[in-house]
Amino acid sequence: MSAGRTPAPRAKSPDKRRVILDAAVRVFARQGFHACRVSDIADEAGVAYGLVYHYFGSKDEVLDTLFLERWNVMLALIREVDAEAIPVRDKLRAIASFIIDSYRHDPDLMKVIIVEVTRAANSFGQTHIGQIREAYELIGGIVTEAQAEGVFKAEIEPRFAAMAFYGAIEQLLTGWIFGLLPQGEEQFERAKWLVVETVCGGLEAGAGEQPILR
Amino acid sequence: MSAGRTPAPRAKSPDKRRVILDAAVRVFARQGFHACRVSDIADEAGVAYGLVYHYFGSKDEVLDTLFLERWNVMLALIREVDAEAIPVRDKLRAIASFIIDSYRHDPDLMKVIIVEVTRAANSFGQTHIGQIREAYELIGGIVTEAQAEGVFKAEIEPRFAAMAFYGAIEQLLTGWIFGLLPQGEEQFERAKWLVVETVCGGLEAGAGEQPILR
Amino acid sequence: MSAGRTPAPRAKSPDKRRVILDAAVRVFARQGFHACRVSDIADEAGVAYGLVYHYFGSKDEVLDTLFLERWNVMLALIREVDAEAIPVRDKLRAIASFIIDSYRHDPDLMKVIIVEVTRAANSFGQTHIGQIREAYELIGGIVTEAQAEGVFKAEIEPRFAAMAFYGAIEQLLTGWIFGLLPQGEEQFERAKWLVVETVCGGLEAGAGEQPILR
Amino acid sequence: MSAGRTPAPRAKSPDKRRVILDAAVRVFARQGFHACRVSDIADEAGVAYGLVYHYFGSKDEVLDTLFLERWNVMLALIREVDAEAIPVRDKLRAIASFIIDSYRHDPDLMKVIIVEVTRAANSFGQTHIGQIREAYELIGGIVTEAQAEGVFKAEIEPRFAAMAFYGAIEQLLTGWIFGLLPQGEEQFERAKWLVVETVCGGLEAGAGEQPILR
DNA sequence: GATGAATGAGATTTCATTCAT
DNA sequence: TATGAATGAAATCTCATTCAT
Repeated sequence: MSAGRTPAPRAKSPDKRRVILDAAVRVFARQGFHACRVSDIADEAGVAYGLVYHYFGSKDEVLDTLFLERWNVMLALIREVDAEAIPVRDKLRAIASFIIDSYRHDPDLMKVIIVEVTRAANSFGQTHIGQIREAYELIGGIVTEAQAEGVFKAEIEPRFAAMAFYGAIEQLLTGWIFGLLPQGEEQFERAKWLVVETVCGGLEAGAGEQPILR
Repeated sequence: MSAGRTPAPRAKSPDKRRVILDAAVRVFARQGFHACRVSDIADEAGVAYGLVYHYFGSKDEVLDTLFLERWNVMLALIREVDAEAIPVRDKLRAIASFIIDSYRHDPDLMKVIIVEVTRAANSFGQTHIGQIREAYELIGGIVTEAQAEGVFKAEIEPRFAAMAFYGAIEQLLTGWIFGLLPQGEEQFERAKWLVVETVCGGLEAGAGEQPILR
Repeated sequence: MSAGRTPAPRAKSPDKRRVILDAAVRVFARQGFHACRVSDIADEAGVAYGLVYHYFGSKDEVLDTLFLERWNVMLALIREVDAEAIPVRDKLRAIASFIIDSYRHDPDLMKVIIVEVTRAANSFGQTHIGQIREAYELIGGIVTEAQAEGVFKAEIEPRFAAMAFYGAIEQLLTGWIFGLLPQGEEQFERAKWLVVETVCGGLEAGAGEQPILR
Repeated sequence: MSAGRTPAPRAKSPDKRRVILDAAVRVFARQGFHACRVSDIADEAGVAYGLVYHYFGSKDEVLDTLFLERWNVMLALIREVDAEAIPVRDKLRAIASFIIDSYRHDPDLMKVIIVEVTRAANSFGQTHIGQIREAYELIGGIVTEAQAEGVFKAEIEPRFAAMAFYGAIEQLLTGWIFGLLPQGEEQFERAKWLVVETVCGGLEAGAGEQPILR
């Protein structure tokens, strides 16, 4: 999961802008966006107060940048997956994997995105509603397609199905973030399978099962 | 869905405390907890500034009260449902119904609970982690039981299943809150069925279906 | 040292006004005038909030009352002593005794008077400047007289001498109030002698001493 | 009486920190610590509101700084004097002189120290009890020594004597602060002699006198 | 007399943002 | 680029005082 870093405009110093961004992730994750001060970010980054404002127009812009950087990578991934000629299950599995891997690689960043943006209906969630909607719609499109092919039941509206799928994943991350679910390589891998199995095959015992060996 | 209101110790004035609480719900929902001032609540309630502090120790306490009042009703409902001798599907359906009905009856309150508490990992979510965990565990217990009875697949950990189920519901509410999903009586009723059908029967076409007529 | 209580207008209930006044002394002494709230006084007195305002026009008035009640008793004592035909030393000794006994009988009240009034140059000290000045002048008068009689040196201005004398006493109380000097019956008695001996006879060894046996 | 100012690390701007401190002295003296607002200090200093908080953590800290700055200079002076091989009278005279000169040079600062700290048993007096006690003990030590040398009477406890001495001085300042005693160069000089003469030689006419010519 | 809910002015403190260097 | 002093608009919370009962 290579981050969305621009190819370093000039190979000069340790790229203070990036340093600030990375520091912001840690600070936002630790204290929350509202509870932290711009100076906390500067301190964490080891730079002067005003430098944050040299690179970013405001505190908000720092979070905006962080969110978009990552969210766009996810949108690209979903589009890519969507274009492939593979079974739905594999598509959904790829998406779940990407999100869970994102958390594995940078739990702080995903925590910030989920806690401060994705559900923040009155602040950043509203600002980025377009990007967020895009993800849901892309997933919804995959469901629609699967229904057309007869692989998915037709009576479940794609939009609702997409929300249920994405919501299940986000809730797993929430469980990890809150320390309510056990974490670890094994857990992450298992979670990928579980969420797809649950949403596609259902929790009920019966013919729906696919004896996947992982 | 009888609210957690105490039977009004004295029927004198319009119970200012309740008036403030109800006003707070509207204000928190409209502007968000952080973006609103205590005076906004007082204004909305039509009372003087200081009265908010007469009844509540702080702005935080207002939200705490709101959350606990409702969340405890939900916990009671889940426990009640859990005790009944009915099929798992019915139990999960009852829970989904309760949450969705809660949103139908008071969308502002549910918005506040989800946006400001349930996912607010650095603030109120942390404060009420115990109550929140309780809900997940109760649902997890229902899954465990269903697995013991052979109704649910054994290979999906109950805790993960519970999170997926609850996450799917909360995401539907989030969709309504953000205006991404259509709302209305019909939609709410359908959503109850959808979420249970998705999680229990799975999205995939096949034997898992229960041709429920609703 | 009977307090300046009015002869109880009606012998009815436990005289709430007095109860409030006594409670205020304890609260002012414990927390300081500024740090305590009117409700603290009411709580300490075991009466309702508003009753304080039934008897007193304001929080200030409570302290004013407390101060005047006691200070006037002291002024009366000084005048009385002044009128007697006894040696200066005995007069000063009587005054020192009265103040120290006042502290012995009600340390809280004296603490309040000294801390909140006597040195509070910008608040109550200013309000009661007249009463306070009166005390200093009466003492100054005693010194003047002693000088006229040739008992006291003539080159020390009476006003300065009066301040030194009163200041020495008040500082002893301050030492007790701050817990810097040991307290107790014996200490109090000794203090009465010490302060007079110091100011009249001086600290220096020599002929000035009066081998008083106490 | 060189103030406790650090030698100005950088001579750049008019050292806003110092400007604020000096302004605070004037404001505290004029209105009293409790009756003034932080904005009054800022206004008096001609700086923005927030700058006070840039340099000081709180309103309290401003007063703490003011007190300690000056009090420590006094403690140093007393220690210095104590170490010299001069008569007690000269030692006490030096201390009285220092305090009175402090008032002469900056009456506002001494007013603040006496009114807001030295007698404020429930607030700042308590905070700085250690520093305050130190002064009394040093003076007490001087008395003890004088007694050992036979210069001072042995039957007056040093601690009490120290309090009487310091209290007499502080009361003179209080007299000036309240406008009860005449001020002026001549008065200040005379006061230095008076207080020492009173406490050492006593008010009584007789052998105790030292015909000092000043 | 007695109660305590209700009022609202005002104080401290915070902190995003600007800007001179 | 980089710094951090300086700004000042808010926001929370306190609490003396009022007043209907």
